[in-house]
Amino acid sequence: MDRPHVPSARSPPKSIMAELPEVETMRRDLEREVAGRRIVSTRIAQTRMLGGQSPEELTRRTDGVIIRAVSRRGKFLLLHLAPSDTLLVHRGMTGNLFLRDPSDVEDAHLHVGLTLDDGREVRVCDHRGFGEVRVLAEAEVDALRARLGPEPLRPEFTADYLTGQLARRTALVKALLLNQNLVAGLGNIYVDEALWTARIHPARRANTLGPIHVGALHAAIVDVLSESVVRRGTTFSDYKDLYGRPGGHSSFLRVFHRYGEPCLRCHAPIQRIVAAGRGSSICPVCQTLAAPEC
DNA sequence: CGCGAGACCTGATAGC
DNA sequence: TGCTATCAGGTCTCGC
Repeated sequence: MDRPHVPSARSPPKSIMAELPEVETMRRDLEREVAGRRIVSTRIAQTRMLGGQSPEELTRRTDGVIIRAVSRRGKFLLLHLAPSDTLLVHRGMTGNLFLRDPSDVEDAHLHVGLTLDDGREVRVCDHRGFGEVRVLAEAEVDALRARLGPEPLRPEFTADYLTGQLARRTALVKALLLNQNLVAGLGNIYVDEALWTARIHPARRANTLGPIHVGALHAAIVDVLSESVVRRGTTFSDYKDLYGRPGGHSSFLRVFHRYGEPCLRCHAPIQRIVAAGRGSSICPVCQTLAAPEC
């Protein structure tokens, strides 16, 4: 089922692509802007993203409390409230957080708004509602942290770890890299970027990769994510950061969505295929199933 | 338990 | 011009 398709002339998706670099950028901005502030009121415009939590419970646990700090685990943004609750925000695919002034016009597709003690409002907006906004107790945060795989930009994510995980799995390498329980924070953009960098075809079976390739893949994941964090993430289509500004990594993408454009290494046209059920950007010359040494 | 397909959701767009 | 089918994709659920 992984046969190449005709290169797509479609426009880039209107997706937000909130992967690790974009969520980390959001975390840093939020930490600077809202840590130490008090939430004076919470308004809930839509309940779809609450994950079954009632609006009353959410409001009860957020109103009047201080935001102590903002952290991140994988693609999850965690606003640590006083004394011990945590407001979890997952942006799904199209979710956005904005920091607005009272005079700003209402945002379309608002789900939850947190008015701070300085008058500004953190707004969680998502036209599709794939994301999540929910208050967690300490034990639930611990469970989330434990469930997810290692943070790829921390020392615990080693080449040995990745080798061990991939060696005993028969799934496609792309499917495993997208699995948050194996490594937390990768999504479609950075998986494709890392696989291209390491010259690995996304439909390779994980257990067919040798140590050299896994080593290259590990290094590529770390490099690609680190570079994008420095550039404040990738803007794709209408993605904006907390201040409505685009990220800086878009023009540095090596393969993602460059369909028909020349490979930066060998100049062969970049192709679109489907692997692990996801649109995937590959160089058909550098990334092959048959000749992994290419 | 591992794997992979399908569901969820809505806006943009291609094609008729 | 207007309608419809298709696609995008993070994560969860379910069947094998």
